[in-house]
Amino acid sequence: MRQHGANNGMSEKRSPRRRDPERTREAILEAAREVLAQDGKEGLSVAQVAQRAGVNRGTAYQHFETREDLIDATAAWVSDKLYEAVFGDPATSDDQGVERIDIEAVNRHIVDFAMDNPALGRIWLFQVLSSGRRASDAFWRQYESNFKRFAETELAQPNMDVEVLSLLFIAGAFIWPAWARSSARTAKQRRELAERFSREILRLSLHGTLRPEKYPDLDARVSGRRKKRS
Amino acid sequence: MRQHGANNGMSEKRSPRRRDPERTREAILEAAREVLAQDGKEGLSVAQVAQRAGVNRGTAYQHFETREDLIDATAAWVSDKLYEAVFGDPATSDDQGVERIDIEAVNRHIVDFAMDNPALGRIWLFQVLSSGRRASDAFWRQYESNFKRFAETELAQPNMDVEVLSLLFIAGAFIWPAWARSSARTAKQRRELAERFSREILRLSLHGTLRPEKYPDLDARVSGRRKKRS
DNA sequence: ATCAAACCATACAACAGTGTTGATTAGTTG
DNA sequence: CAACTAATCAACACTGTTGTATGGTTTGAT
Repeated sequence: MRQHGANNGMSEKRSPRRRDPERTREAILEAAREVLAQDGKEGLSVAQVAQRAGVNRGTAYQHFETREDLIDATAAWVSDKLYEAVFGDPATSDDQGVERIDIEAVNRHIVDFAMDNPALGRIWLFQVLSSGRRASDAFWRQYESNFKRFAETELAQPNMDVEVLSLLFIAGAFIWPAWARSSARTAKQRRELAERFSREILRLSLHGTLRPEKYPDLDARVSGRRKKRS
Repeated sequence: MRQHGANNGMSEKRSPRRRDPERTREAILEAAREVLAQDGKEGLSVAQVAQRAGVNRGTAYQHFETREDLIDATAAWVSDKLYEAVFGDPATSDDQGVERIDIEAVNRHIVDFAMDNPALGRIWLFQVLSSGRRASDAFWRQYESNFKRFAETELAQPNMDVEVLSLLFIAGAFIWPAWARSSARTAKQRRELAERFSREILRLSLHGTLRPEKYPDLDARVSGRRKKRS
């Protein structure tokens, strides 16, 4: 009854193609992403999402039992995209030698992704951290696992606490956009700020912030007795 | 002008001592903190806060015009406490030489604070980042300013981007508890995890994560041409 | 004793949000 | 094409929230 007519292909418009569950579900998810990106997790209401998806509220509840489920599903989608953006297609990932991993590229991909999806990225981050989904999130696993194996090579500094470092870099990358967003208007500026962050992470990774020779005591404490942790 | 009556400092009891606006306001704020710490920013309702403070809802609205005001006031309180915990009493802070600043102590204080107030700390962090309060927050200013001055001394590595580093360390410190909270039950464990984070930050600051001699190309890129930013 | 301010009780308007249900309707299958 | 199943919808019931208003009560101060 409503707007069945001329629906040319290239529109990512509201295509109320009646009866296509897959598509409907995807439309709802897409709308959820838009809402989340705009209003954040707490600004999301099922009503708003449904309306944006051109779908009845009840329909949304049929695809996602609860509001929280919808948010979880979105976070999972983000995790997928993030994995893909950083590590490529899961099928293609041959888990090749750690030595071959381009550390700098990995970090740059993360930062770019975070910069392009600031709100969604943060939502994913906290969704993963709250309610220990950390261990089951594909991206997080892969990142940490790579890092861990890397830490055992000759390329890495000794005595690193990889779990701390993973959290530090990931959290930093996904919160940096919140810092930067005030000054970044154009896409160009955003890329510049992303570049700036990437660069500093790289510099920090190579040289730290302190000249070790000026801090012999601290250096001894850190390089000395190692308190082992699982 | 304020604090006229016999108001001995050290009582933090729920004293329904009628007629003491100052104290009522403080009771409301304290309740707000409790609620925020438990249910997060979006879980806070004025009704709940008022009830917890043993105060009528209307009274709460008399002290804080709007719900958002109440949250802002709490974030400001957190900022104060954080400043105090890290830099000491603002009155006592003589802005002494940067060389005298104990970098490690500063970071440890922040991490401890974050670990003791995980939710409140995060709320402060985002309250500061969203809506560019970053430049007006006393703590953030002081931290960044110290860091900036430090970066110009001989103790620091060259070419650091202090703004990036400030965000990275602060964000990391305040999000680390979210990571750690799953495994930390006792206060002892929490302190241990805080220590673990502090230590790794220190190690990272001293040595980075990569052996620079293995990455001559990257090293060149980072130490080479410096792209200046305001 | 008087007075103003702080507090309480209560109500209300307006709205938003969640989940649920029972009826339609569109594809699909026999 | 009839029958069936599942997707979709409209509408309902309920709960909670914010902000405002009002009248009454207590308290501390002048």
